[in-house]
Amino acid sequence: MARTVGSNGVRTAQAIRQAGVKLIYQHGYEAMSLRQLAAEVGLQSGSLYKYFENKQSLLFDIVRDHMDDLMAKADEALAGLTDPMDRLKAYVGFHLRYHMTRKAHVFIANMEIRSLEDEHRGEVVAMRRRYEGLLDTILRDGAAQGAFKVVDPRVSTYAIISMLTGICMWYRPEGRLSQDELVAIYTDLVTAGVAEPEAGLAEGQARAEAQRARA
Amino acid sequence: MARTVGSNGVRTAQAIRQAGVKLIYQHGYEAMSLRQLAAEVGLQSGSLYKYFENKQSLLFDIVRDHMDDLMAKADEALAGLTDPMDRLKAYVGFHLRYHMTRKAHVFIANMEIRSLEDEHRGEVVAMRRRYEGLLDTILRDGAAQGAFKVVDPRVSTYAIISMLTGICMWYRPEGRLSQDELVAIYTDLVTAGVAEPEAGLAEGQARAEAQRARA
DNA sequence: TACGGAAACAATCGAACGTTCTTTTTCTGT
DNA sequence: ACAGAAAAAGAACGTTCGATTGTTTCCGTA
Repeated sequence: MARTVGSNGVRTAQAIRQAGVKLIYQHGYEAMSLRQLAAEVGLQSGSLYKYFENKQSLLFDIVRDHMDDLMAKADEALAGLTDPMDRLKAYVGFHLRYHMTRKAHVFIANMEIRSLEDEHRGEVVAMRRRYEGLLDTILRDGAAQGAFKVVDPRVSTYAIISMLTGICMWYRPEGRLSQDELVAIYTDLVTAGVAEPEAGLAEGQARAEAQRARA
Repeated sequence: MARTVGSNGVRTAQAIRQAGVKLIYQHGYEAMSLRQLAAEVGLQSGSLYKYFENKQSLLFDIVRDHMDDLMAKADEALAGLTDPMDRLKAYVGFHLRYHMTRKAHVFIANMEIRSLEDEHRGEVVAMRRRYEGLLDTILRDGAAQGAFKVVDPRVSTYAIISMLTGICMWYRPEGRLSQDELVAIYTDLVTAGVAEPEAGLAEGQARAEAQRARA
């Protein structure tokens, strides 16, 4: 056998990418063999090299594309919002929903950074820093306007992102709580955590809204 | 050559364990080869088998011992405290300090679970569930007493633990902020996030205390 | 319908893997 | 001083790995 009937380069490329995400998520990058990947797609391992330069570049492509997508969608979610509290809530909601629906990609992008070669890792770290910068700026703006009480925006950014991203460690679509309910709970936690108690009704408002969303 | 001068079984065993933690943390369990580990300790790879049954059991031993230690020290940190808010603060402080000083162990225990064989993984997951149960109980007790406003203790537990554990992704001993400062910031975030606003001075108190600790 | 490029196979490479086994050297207790 | 135990070397095992290459088959198009 050689070229198989009905074979199509574009479709195969997509299948490889998809299977790659699945297998790296399940077993880890190092533990996934190219023979395993090839079998998942229905190829011989050597044939994979029509579609990527080497194993490393497959990983990097997956991570880079994911980061690009994350950044673009985040910008979209925040577009048009100026009030820091509005932007914070939008960020929390976006981040949670994105991470709930793309567990595998997120897991890979966060956990397999160490498997990237230095140059590639540098690029990815820079991208992530840019993404974290979004929340950092929101917190700084909010603090400057007196809406937030943030002792250290950098630390708060790390803390909040860790908290939100952690959802992909246990969230299951068929689970007890809906996406909306979870977003409400987390939004409540985050806004209560950073809101300036004396700043108008900010906090009470957040709790009330969270309550309403759960109803 | 065979047995080397000054060789000592106990010392070598400790060195292997220590190097194992370091290398698994740096490269991941799958990516760490036994030849690499042996070289780090100054042995030939075959000689390692005097000290463990196989590669898998090395990983399991590391993770199990870590979990035992974590659980024991957590119990210790909470001993004698009955008020939910006191227990919550103690939990946060303990968890952060523990994770700041044992990054590698924590990282391995959290990330290499998937590399464990089914039976071993089951044991570790059960241990982790028990540890999470500590915080879950604290939140439920606090809510029952009206001190906390917790919509869903299970979710809040996951959220808080994710947030706290995330510190080991970026904390460096030589960093800008001291351990005490970081504990104060995180404690502030957590207590503000779960405290019942109308419950006495709980929240204001927490903020004030955090402020004081930073001074 | 013939041809050139695309797609995949099949065989193979050297290196590295985890593991086992035998041998050699050092240490320790009497 | 000596025997046995402990500690490690070192060679070898069968596998599997990522990667390369030459060949074969299919497809789109002119």
